[in-house]
Amino acid sequence: MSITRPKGTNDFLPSDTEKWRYVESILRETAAAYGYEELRTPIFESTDLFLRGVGETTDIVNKEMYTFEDKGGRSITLRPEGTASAARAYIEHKMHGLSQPVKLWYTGPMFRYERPQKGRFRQFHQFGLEAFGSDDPALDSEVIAFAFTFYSKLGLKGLSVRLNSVGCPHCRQEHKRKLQEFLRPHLEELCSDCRSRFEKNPLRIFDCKNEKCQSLINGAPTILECLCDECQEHFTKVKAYLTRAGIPYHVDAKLVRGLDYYTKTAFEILLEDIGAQSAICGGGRYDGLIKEIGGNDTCGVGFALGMERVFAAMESQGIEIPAVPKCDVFLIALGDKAKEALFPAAVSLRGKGIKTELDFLGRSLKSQMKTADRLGAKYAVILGEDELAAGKVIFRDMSDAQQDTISLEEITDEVSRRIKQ
RNA sequence: GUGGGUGUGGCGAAGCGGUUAACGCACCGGAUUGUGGCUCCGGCACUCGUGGGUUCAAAUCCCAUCACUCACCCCA
Repeated sequence: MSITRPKGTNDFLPSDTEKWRYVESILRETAAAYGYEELRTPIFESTDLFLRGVGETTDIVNKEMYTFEDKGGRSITLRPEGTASAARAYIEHKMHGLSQPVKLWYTGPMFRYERPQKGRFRQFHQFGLEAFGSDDPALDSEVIAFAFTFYSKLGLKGLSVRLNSVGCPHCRQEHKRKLQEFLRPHLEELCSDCRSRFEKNPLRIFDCKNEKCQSLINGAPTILECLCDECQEHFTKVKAYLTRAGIPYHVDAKLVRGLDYYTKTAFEILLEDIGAQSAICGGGRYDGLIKEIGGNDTCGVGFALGMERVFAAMESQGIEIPAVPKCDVFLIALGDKAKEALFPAAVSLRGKGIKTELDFLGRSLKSQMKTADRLGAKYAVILGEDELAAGKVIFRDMSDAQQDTISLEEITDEVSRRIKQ
């Protein structure tokens, strides 16, 4: 029996990693344009960070964390998301002392113990960004605009932004109360899932797939109807900024976020054609988080996108990444003597940054030509018995089959000169 | 945790009870002897996820098991 990788994990082969680098380069470009700087945090953190940061009632904490005790008896958890770590780093490095807002981005693997399916893995990868230290609604809109800019640069189409405000803790308390009041007479008619949601998180009942529950909740007060003046004004401004920037969105009062730390703005961007896991990114404001995990009362807003889902979206929309040439010159040696003569040339050409390949299987000239062709080599250098004796090599242009003879000693200079012209 | 689907060579995919398990792609080699992209020819599977069972006979039927996959829950 051979050993295979754990469930819900992936190997990314060269054809995949090429796409990753491309997408990451666009993300870095966009981050630079928006003024966000890179943050790298550990892949594991103290379990407490997530208990307090993500919230003890969330599914992530209750059933999805990879938690273990290390040899020092500390409870450690592989990070299930990035915001808590970023917030922790903000506090730990006293970034409140920097000019605000502090705008950071990160990317890397996240871990959640779930049954894998399309667009969902146990080790998955997120890119995320966080802006700490300002409650300006323009910053909420900036975060959404960032995602929008990124997707347009990538060429993705058909995205829809769902936007909501989940209010502050006061609005939420008020809403929860009104919602429970509204539903209480029909409590017995709700499905079993929703009956348990009723106490914990009645907002979730809006999401239930059960038609009966849907009809019961139809007409129930939404969070938007319960916003306090401050939250209402904030939401209005967020929408206004988006509209002015020409970013389309639609308000969905039923949008709920699964992590406890969200306040006010909540949004996600959906793309229907990548399966059931259609949320390609999600985020919002979390004004209570930093204080919750032990910092000063500091605002924050951010979002995270799922890399694997971005790739699925690119796949379904047929988005190709720009082709990068894999080989500039293929050195064809016929026989060991020729290979010995060509090997140092390969090393020095590569030292000049020229993509140089040669054969390691003792193949025929014809086969080596085929390989050179397949690699997309622009030139081939051929060294056989006759050339070796004469101290020359054949320099062949693969595109038009023109070839001439150059000196063996000057091969590096000559080839690099011709390639660069 | 719950439910559905699938499991044949590197990949895709026929075969669904009966002699040596199609085909396509990829890969390797060759087409009068040192030259590519097209075409043609040839090569590449002690074997149908694994373990039992039924049968004269199973990749084909049954059971179990594992893996993968999709969906629910929830989320990126």
